[in-house]
Amino acid sequence: MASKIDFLFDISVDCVIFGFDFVCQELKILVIEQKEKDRPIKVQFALPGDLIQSDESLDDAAERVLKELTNLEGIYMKQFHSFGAPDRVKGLKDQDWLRSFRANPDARVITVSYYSLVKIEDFDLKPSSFAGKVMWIDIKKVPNLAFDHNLILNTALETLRDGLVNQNLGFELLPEKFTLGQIQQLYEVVLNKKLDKRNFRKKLLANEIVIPLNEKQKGVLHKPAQLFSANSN
Amino acid sequence: MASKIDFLFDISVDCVIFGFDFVCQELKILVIEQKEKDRPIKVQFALPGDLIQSDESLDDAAERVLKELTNLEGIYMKQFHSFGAPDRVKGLKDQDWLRSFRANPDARVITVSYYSLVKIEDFDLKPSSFAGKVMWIDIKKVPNLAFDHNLILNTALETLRDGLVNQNLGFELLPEKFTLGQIQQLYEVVLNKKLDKRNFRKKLLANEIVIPLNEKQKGVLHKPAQLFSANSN
DNA sequence: GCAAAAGTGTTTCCGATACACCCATGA
DNA sequence: TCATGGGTGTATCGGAAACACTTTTGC
Repeated sequence: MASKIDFLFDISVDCVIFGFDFVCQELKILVIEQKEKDRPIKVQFALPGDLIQSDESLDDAAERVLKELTNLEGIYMKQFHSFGAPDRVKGLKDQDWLRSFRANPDARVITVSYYSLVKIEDFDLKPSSFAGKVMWIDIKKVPNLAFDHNLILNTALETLRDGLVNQNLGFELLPEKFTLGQIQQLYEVVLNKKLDKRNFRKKLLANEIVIPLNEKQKGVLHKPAQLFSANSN
Repeated sequence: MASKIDFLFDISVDCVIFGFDFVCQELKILVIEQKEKDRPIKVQFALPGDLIQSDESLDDAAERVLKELTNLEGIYMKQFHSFGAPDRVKGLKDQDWLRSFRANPDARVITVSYYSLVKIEDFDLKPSSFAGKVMWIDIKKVPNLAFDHNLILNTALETLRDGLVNQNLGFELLPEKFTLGQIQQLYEVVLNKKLDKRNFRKKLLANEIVIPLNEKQKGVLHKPAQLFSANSN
């Protein structure tokens, strides 16, 4: 039986974790350093991802990867596309790394990709089991990534924008409490354009996308804002 | 090296081919009969799909499956979701079939799913290499399918509807020549609601979704309609 | 001449946009 | 008192929806 198989596939999940930094007002993504065991000089960045394990679903695998890197659970992640070009892990730049980390470095790897949007302050990054460092990088300064990860990232960004404008969004993607000003900043950075404050607020309230809490912002040096949370109905 | 692997994955593509039957005005899907080699009595239906081969991309695999079943090429198919629940091929009803067709019947199978929308008349169905018969069944009369194929189908249908209303559609999905009435029928059946003729035409023309041809319908027992084709720009 | 679908305009409604000033707070 | 972002209303525009009759053909 097994002799009928003359090639192997690995299956992975890759996660595009968009993080919004409310302080710098920047959209960032979470990347890991791919450091080779014995030659820690050559460093390259990659999206967090891992092979899926024998008994976990795709969604579970994505959640596990996120938790291993950030210790955060319960973040909603959405599957958006699978990538499987035959040569997607065959680049010279990627082979060394594969050889030191994978049982089958020559196997084709099909990856199922997920994205999420989170508030950077919520995160406590920690080195993962399978990578050197974990870090946020500004979406505008993304270097060449491993494998086809730049393609995956761009596809994720389109999907995220589409979600925001068509409000299919996954408001699960948002932090639990926020001011409308913060959300507007988020929209403006992700969509890369300025929005009108009054219209923005009207729309979110009219569509009951957010619900007001009995709580106000504190410790800010201006009029404290009403806090809202996402309406999950 | 290989000893690190204690489980196997197979990767497949599954195709949800929606076919619109302009005569009966019905939306159908293409299914294959899963007939076991030695016990041709127990018959079950499944979406067309196949394991992907060592050197083909996911898109190529989907195209190959479609061609093997229908001999049609160049139909646009869109990837929409991947399914990988650990038990998705473990049902009793599915194991017999797997045992007679797969090198690794116990392997988990991750499937990358595609959908497309075609005109039924364009098709010349033929028995495939990996199935008994190929046939169209009415979307309203879909039986229990193999594996998790009912789930895949439902997800595809939602995606198709979403595509039509947001006109992200893949008008690549449509036949080469059509009347506006036919397209409207198609929309009505897929969306399962009645649309206003004048508004429908206005919208398609205003958005330059279709372009008129110098040609009219023939042999119909009413006023012949202008023919259009999709605007691919 | 009749059955059957094609083709055509206008009005109404609603959501999207544009736009400028006062308010509450901490320093 | 001032700097900072929070908070608010109205008029206009444009696309979506509602709506009914005439036209062309084959029989």
